[in-house]
Amino acid sequence: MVSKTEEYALRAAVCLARLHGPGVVRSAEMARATGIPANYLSKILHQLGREGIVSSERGRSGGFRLVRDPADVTLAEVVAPFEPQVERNRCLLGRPECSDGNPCGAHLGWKKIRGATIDFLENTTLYDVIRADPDRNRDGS
Amino acid sequence: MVSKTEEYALRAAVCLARLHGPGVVRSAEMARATGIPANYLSKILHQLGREGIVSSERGRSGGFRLVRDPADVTLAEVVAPFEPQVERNRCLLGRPECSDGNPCGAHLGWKKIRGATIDFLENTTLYDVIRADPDRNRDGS
DNA sequence: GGTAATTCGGACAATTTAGTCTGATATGGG
DNA sequence: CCCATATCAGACTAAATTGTCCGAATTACC
Repeated sequence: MVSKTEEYALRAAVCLARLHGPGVVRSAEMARATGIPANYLSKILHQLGREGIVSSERGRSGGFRLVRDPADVTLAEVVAPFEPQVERNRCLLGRPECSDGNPCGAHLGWKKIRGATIDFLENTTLYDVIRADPDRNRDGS
Repeated sequence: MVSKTEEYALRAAVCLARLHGPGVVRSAEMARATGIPANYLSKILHQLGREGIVSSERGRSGGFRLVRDPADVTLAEVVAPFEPQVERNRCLLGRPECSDGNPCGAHLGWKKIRGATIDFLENTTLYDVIRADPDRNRDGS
């Protein structure tokens, strides 16, 4: 339903949101806390950097930080860079054209589900997640 | 959201449902009508055969047919053999445990969407699809 | 019985996704 | 200045998914 890379991006962003503050978080620390392979995480963070979701400090006391407040970052934004662009709203039955005017037999039902998913991702912020998460007070170790 | 193989299985099943009758449909004909690579389709049909969704006749006038009436076959049944078993309801944030009693911050919203998807697949039959599909009277070529 | 047309079924190849490794670059502190 | 410790970035490897190929088994028709 959601690729592993997208899941990793969400985990990383939630982790950063939890530790959000004036300082930066080291990527190795995030890897430990989230269980994401360290080198792969670094790739994902770098991509999120290019998209303007996170920023980084280099050098000895470097690390990553969210650019905006967690309450201003939606899950959709975090996931977007890792979605295969083309296939966004393709027909469940693989028809080349499948629209409201020219729908396949599953169009209506499938559209509802796709809509609900997008709606959820676009209207849930990182803050919403950490607020609702009982893990927020536990240590990652 | 749904793998290509699962999409192919649905297309193939819908195709068989459209042509449902006493006889069988040749796999090469289905490949032409659906646009699925012929050899790959044959693999998928074979798998659907093992699952008891379709049956086949071998030899010169052989082919495939739905075992049950299209109105008795749900989309969930068609897709099921091609789902990666393990990951059925995994947490959006990748937590090892994520249940109603011990939910992650995204649990509730994500559960709704997953539920709606499963509900749709389980309560939509092949007949529902071909009844609603304007393509049902067109020739596949 | 032979031949053509079909499914059966696995081996193989290509593509995409996931993950690893290595070196370059930057920064703070002795 | 030099070294330890970060990020940065791309090349490389591994695994999963998708797609191809080919030979064997089966059946209808001549």
